[in-house]
Amino acid sequence: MTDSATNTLDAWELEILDLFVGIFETFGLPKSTAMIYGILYCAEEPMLQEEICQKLSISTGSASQGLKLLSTMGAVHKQNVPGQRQSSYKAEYSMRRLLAYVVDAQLRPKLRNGKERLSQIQSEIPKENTHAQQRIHTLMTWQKKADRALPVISTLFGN
Amino acid sequence: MTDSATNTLDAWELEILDLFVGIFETFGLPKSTAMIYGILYCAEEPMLQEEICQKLSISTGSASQGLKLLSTMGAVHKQNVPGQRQSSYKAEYSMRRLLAYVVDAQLRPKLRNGKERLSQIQSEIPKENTHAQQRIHTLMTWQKKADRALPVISTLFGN
DNA sequence: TACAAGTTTCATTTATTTTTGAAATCTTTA
DNA sequence: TAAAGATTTCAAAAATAAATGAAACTTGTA
Repeated sequence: MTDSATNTLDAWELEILDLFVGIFETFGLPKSTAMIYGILYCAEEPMLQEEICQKLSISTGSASQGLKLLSTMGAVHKQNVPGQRQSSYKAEYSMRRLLAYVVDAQLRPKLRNGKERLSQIQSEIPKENTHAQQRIHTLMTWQKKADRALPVISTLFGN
Repeated sequence: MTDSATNTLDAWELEILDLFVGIFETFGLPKSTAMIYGILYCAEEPMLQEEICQKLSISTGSASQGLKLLSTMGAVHKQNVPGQRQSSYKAEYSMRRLLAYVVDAQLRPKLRNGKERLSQIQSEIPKENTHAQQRIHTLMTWQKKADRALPVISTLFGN
């Protein structure tokens, strides 16, 4: 039934890969990376990089880079089993933890950066230019709204 | 000071364009589209498509497609002034309304679609395959969490 | 209705992103 | 420490996405 010996995938696994490819696409992440997460999500046991390459028919480079990205995202975990040369990888299944990355590592830095740029721009506009001042001011209120909303968002998906 | 006669942009306008290009990039939207929104955001008066092409040095095709997308997003509004051949465009300044689009037109359909696909997949897996059933089940709980969270998100950015 | 202004469409070009795979690097063990 | 195994890096190739601009289409005007 399951076919862990050969390199073929079950129908339900293919469907789930598709699903993740779609989701990851929304965030602008490459297909190969989505598929790596997907196959690990489906797997019963942690997998080796080599197995991932085989099952998905992707290159060593793709696997290496994809796994690195997924690791820094906290979406997969690298385990070093003593007495085994290769590292093993398993998926993070907690939605809350996955979202924590998106919020903390992606959204927050962008917000902070935006805030700095806005102050910078504002300080460069003469007070007489009320139109420009008004526009910047509106953007700053957007900024503040986002600032207040972010922490609540993680909460919404909590366990 | 402002330079609406020629095609040059003020420093603060360039900065704001950059800012929007960055934000739009996060959502996988093209640079030209971001710039169109940016220039309309900065403008004191509604603009004609032709003026947008000139100010941004983009082609008619880009302007047309970008404006169409922004219109369906509700991010810009097309106004037809009687006695004027060309349509005018102005930016939507309300953050809440902008987010409403992202949530309603993008996120919700994807969620609904995901839900359908999951049920479909589940129905195709034999009950004996407990591993697969378990994985699908977890995804369905993700689904439900997202479902509950979505409506709250729009709220957070309300006026 | 014919003409002209304005806009959209879409095949082609250009730019960007992703993937590959072989060489370089790092790691383990004999 | 040498040799083999595992992983990473990165230049080049392939795939994808965005922008262009001329032709087709639409709409208003004489």
